Amino acid sequence: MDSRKRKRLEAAGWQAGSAAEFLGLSAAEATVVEMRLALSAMLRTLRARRGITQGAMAKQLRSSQSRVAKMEAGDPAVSLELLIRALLVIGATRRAVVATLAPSPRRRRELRMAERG
Amino acid sequence: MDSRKRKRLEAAGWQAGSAAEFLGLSAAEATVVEMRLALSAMLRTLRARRGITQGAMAKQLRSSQSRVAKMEAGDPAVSLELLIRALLVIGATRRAVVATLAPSPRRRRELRMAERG
DNA sequence: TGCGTCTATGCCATATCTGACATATCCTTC
DNA sequence: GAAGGATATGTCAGATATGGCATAGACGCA
Repeated sequence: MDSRKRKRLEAAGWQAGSAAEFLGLSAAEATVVEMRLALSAMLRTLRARRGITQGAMAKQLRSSQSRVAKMEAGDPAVSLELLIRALLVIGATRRAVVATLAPSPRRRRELRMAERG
Repeated sequence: MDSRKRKRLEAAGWQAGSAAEFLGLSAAEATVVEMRLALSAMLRTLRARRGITQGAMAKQLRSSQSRVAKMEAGDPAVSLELLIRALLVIGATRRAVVATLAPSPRRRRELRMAERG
């Protein structure tokens, strides 16, 4: 299995809530995956709100429809950088992008629980 | 957002000291550069606080001393992703990393001024 | 001064990311 | 269920990022 596909599986596994350790993801890597997924969800939401197609958005970004689809899918073959640039280009504020990167309420709860043991 | 306000915001984006316009950077790209620089500064600060060398840090990251130097230099050849991973690996909290990505107080002031016109 | 340690810079082979294209799948609407 | 638009998936060549290495500079100390 090539490494790209393996990474996609790992991403999917994490998304589904599987244990990061089992998949060999470090805490740092897992956090990056979470961030990627949060950004991609935001991208999809924002595009929907704007009422434009992936193709139209791709044009704004000087990218392609397929890449936009991958961005929204949280594909590991899309960098955080591209996701952030895309969000900013379609009008998200820096503040909103940053807020998206913060741990989700759900995640914050989990961390609190873990701290208490 | 009306177009006058937008233009004022854009104008503020290129205020004093920003080489972005000169270099032909879009607002989105300029923001990404700001983020990269903020992360690299944080990395240097945190490493200093830990009192470890670039070489030691590189080992933790399974990277090389030269790459750590580039990270801390804000070199464009270093991705946001690597910077974020690095910070998390050496012990920065996700919350702290995210806070670093937010506009600086100085930058927030500029944006506020621009909004008022 | 010379020596050791840390950091900066340049280079390279390889790995990963990118836009673009082709094609497949999903959803309406008729 | 055919047609058409939107979205998803696969692939590829070229661009960019990466780790590693070599080496140069910076700084302190004997």
